[in-house]
Amino acid sequence: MERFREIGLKLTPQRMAILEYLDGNTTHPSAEDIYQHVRKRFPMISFATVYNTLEALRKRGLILELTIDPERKRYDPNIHPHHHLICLKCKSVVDVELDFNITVPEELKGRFEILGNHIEFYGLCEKCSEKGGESDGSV
Amino acid sequence: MERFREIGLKLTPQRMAILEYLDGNTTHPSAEDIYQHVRKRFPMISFATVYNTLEALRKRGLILELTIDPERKRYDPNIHPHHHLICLKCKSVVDVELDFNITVPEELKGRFEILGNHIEFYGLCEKCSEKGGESDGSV
DNA sequence: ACGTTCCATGATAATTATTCTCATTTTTAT
DNA sequence: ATAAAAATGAGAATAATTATCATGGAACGT
Repeated sequence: MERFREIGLKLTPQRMAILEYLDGNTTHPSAEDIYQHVRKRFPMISFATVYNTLEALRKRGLILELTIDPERKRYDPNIHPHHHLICLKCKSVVDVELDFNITVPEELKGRFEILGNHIEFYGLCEKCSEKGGESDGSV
Repeated sequence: MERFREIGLKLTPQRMAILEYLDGNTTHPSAEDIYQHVRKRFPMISFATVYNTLEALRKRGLILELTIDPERKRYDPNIHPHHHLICLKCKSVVDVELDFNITVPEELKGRFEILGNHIEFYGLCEKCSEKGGESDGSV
């Protein structure tokens, strides 16, 4: 928490509320989710503040912006390399903390400076699977 | 090409132009890219038609909608399982046709019906790497 | 505690990608 | 050729995100 001052971020109550919500959060919330949650304590908070804060955190590498959900950006406070699994039906995202030992051939490395990788698994979560859900094929 | 009638899609000139542009295309174009290209031959084509056509193709599994670019959806006529690599700077996307043999533990399979996976590699393409580009950390 | 500087906030406008509506036109099967 | 069904284009509508900017509040030095 104190880390924020050190990296040039002013610690405002709004930010603290956002940080607190994100800390240890594994639900991969969208900006809307965060807004709705923080609003309970800060009814006057604006979307701009949420987006500003998320962008500030992202730029400093303190959170990850996930592109796994085609509808909206999702945010992840877990910055250790890991993968994700998204339910095609309810769009829930869960962590996959496994090392798949992805190695690309030298040939490819020569043509592209690879900085990282991310696996997205898609399918149906337990709940949605039960209901016999037909997803429309979207990822 | 004839396949389209068979699957209940009427073959219009606009669609043919879109299909022709997509056929064998490995640039992973956005809707805008497709629109701009097809517009050369059909100046009166509308965005609605592009989106309609893409959605019709996607629903029938003839193209893939990629979520790899946070700015916009990208489309891929190559529906064989493969992976992608995105340049953080110029947002170009290239295919990675390699089998990484991703296997998830049974434990996970029990809790989630996994239908597929997709690896996104991110980094810098040759051109952007040369220019010594500092991407801002976004994926 | 105080004042100053600079950054953050919130209200709201603007932008961008995508979806929707609907009257008209085109395709396709007969 | 004709009718039924579906596609088109124009533009409105929606939704997520970004930008603008006047005001307010944190940080830091005194």
